[in-house]
Amino acid sequence: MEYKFTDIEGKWKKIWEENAVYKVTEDASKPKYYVLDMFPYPSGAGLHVGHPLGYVASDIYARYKRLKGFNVLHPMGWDAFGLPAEQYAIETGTHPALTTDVAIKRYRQQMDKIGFSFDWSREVRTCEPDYYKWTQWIFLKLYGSWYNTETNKAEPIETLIAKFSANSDWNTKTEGEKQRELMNHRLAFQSYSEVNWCAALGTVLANDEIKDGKSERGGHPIERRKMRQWFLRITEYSDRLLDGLDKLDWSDAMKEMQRNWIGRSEGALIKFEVQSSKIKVEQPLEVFTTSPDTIFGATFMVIAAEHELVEALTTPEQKAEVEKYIAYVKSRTDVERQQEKKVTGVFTGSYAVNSFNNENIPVYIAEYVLGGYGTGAIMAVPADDERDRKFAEKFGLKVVEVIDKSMYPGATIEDKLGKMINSDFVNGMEVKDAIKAVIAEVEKRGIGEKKVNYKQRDAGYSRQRYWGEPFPIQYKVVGEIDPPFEGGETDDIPVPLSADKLPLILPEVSSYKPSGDGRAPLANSEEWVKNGYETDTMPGYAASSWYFLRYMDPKNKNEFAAKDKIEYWQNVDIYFGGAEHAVGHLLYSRFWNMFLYDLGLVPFEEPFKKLVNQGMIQGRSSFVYRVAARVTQSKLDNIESDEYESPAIFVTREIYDRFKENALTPNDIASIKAKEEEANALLNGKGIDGSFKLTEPLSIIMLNEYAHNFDDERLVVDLFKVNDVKKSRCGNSNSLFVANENGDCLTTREVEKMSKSKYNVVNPDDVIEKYGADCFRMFEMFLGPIEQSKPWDDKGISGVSNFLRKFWRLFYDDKGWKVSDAEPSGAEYKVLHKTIKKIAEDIERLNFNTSVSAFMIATNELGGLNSSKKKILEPLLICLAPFAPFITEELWSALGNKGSIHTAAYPKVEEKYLTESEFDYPVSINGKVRAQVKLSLDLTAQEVEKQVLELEKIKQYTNGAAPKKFIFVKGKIINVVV
RNA sequence: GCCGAAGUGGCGGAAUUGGUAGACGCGCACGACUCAAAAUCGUGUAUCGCAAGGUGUGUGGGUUCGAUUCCCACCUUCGGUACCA
Repeated sequence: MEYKFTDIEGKWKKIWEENAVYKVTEDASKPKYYVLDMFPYPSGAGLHVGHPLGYVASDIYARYKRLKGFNVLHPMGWDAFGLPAEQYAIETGTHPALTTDVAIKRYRQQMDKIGFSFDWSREVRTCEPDYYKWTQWIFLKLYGSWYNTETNKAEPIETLIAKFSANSDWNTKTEGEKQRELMNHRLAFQSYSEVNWCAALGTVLANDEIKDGKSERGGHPIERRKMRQWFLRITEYSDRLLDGLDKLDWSDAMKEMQRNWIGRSEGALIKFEVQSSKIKVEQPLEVFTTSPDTIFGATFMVIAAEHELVEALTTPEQKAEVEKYIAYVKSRTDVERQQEKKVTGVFTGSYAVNSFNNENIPVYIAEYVLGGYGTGAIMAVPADDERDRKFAEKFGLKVVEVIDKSMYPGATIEDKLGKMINSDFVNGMEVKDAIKAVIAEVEKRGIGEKKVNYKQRDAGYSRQRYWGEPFPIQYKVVGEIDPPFEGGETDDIPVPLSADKLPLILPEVSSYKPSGDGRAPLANSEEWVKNGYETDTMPGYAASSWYFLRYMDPKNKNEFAAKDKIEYWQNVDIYFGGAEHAVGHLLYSRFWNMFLYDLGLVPFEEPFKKLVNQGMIQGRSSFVYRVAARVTQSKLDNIESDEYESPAIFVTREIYDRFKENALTPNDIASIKAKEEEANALLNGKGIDGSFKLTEPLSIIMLNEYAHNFDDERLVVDLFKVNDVKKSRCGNSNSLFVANENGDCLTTREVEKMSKSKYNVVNPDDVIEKYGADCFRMFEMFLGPIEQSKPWDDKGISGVSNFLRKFWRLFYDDKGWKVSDAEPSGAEYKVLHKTIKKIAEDIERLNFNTSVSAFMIATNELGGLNSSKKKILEPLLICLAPFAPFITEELWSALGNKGSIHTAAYPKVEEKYLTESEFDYPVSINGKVRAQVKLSLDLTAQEVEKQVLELEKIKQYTNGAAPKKFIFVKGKIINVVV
């Protein structure tokens, strides 16, 4: 009988659904286990083969835990708010809710085919009012709380008001003054920060939407602009977020990234007096430094372009140059500023006084100093900091060596090691003592203090977008009695909605575009504005910061989740998701959970005990590179923003590289020439004027990997798509490609992230149709270690497909059912128990790729033994069930079992079949294997040495003499050193 | 730039605690079955060498009886870098 996966999979999917096999309820009689996946953003492109990698792994794990007797919570839902749906809405006018709904249905269909054991009755959608009601509710809690550093936890703002009330000042304040003071303490608060403002698009852009300082869409200029924004005071939790990491079963890499992100550093704040020949500046310049010991080497200062003293410090002579530089910096994102290899900066014209040696040191502005970190100003020590050194070299500034590292060979500039030199009273001290001594001196002089600084900033919580949670906030004008917020032009104060008014439903708007005046699209709703509601919405991470709690009680109307249910399920035992969330989602959700813990709303401080980061499955994109195009003169003059209207010639990367190096081979030239003639013929036919030029700028277009023949209609269509999507400046339907003799377009293939925009997506549906879901699941696991990124390549899938059919043939052959009830041999039992053990160990360790090989080995061995015995195959089937739920269910029922295999018990290993009495030792001479010898495992080291030295092969090397050394590792290896 | 990770045959990868490098699979080659093909089964397959033997886990060094594994320096690729999700 043949293995017909389509029939089998269709049949069992239906039965599982009808019997709600995967529905789970709280059951005190069983230990609980919570297996969670990072929920997906349902994009319009549907699932590609990369998405299910983690889901298959978690599904195997969840199924395994069920077989092991756990009550497993394994839910799935949708992170449904997001920019792509909004972008699509702007382009097409379709409501994001519709787009999202369609996308979710598509994802769900695709997921169902794969045979996941999710309890879909617990599905959540973050864009539904039932869900975001509670996101808003938690926001109100954050707004209504402050962080008490004495109790070291969040408390209701009322306890702070009570503290303030004890102070008579407080009661004399106006309501506006009180609110403004409270705003400085609330965990959700408003402040000002810089954003990427694009005037042409009338909107704020994510760094992601900016390429080379211009908007990705349209290439418009960007400037940094200050805006009033909501923030979450995550920095109050920095120490707890840092300390909590120690208790988590996460990879060291992941913990390290969070530690570095929080970036706790101990150092000092030091004030420098400023002198200026033209202006008298009263305010000192305050810096944060982690190396106060190097103060005698501070030969200049650098401030950020957004520093408040920039204007005051700039002398009239330097004014023009400073303004020019600031305009340049404003056009760049923080990432670009730090990435910049070129050293840039400008002198303000002013000097500060290094009060430790009374030297006047120049004050510069440079982009490598960021406004948001520390005080936005540094004392530059070119002797002890790489960037400062480069800056000093470029601007010809003095370098004074202050640390002698000669007694620490190998110590780098970053290591805080060495003895102080050229440093007055700290000369001769070790660095760590000098740090203490300088801080003590700074404090004595009253010009600074010891300070712990964090790189982490408070989390921006406002987005000028439509498709997100509305803030449950109304602005009330306080007018004359309320002085405006610092630096702000508004005179209104935010007033929270009461909890019983939630959810505050996202309104319909006339346009999804921003209002144009800098306000978000919600300002397009008259009703909304009339009510004074906040027009910003919450960011993407809001909903995902707590969704794992909602799964415990997804339908609850009165609470985000009932206490007893949270009490039962507790925190997530194992969390599967991408490493790209290391410092975003995984930090925010830990923070939210700690906050809820402080308020007594959840009984655990950390949400995710164990974390598994699955790698990304990459796609193979095909590229071609432009080497020539016919352009008109006007186009040539403005080559940057050009869209070529006439043929361009595309070649492979190799040819392009040779072209750039002026090293084209005769072959290359011939193929380009041929295309050139083709291009000219095309042009003449259309009467287009222009000259054919070899073009310099590197241009790349991507081709659909399946589009080979460029004469084919399909490729032309795809090229149009490429141009539309990428706003490509290099190709059109007349583009010409260097091809091989078959007419296949020659491309360069590169491995990169799988994405619709790169035309390298492989759809799991196609794979499942061809090979079945069980095969798809096992192949995804067989590709490699779960944590590793790897390119998709379906070449190897036939191996897994062969395995499943071979496995099937242990049960059925041409004549039909062949499983017998006979007693298996010891060899057969050995195969079984070896496999049971290996699979259980591999799953616990998440080595799913090697478990697939173990199944292959077992099947090959049983096939070799011609073994088809129920006592072997039945337990083996249970081991395979988590990996291949369909085929195992079918064979389980064929064996005569009534219930589902997925509710069976994992078989027990019987060690008696596995114990060995002998081992075939490799014997090496000086580390090289020269002989094999089978020895009993009971022998003592002396007996082994005696026997090994007797071996003819070994005697050849020892010449009968005693070896220098004899190494015997029981059960592993023997090494003879001669 | 900064933070994190990875690099092993033609390809995906294995080697779990420093102990036989290349399990398992793909591909390829040869063979069996077949009128033939598909499917299936079998044998071989890191590399140089006729062989003995040598070389080999990104590069260069080091520690060790023994290093893919530990240490130092470097190269390349990927992820993150605060408004993509």
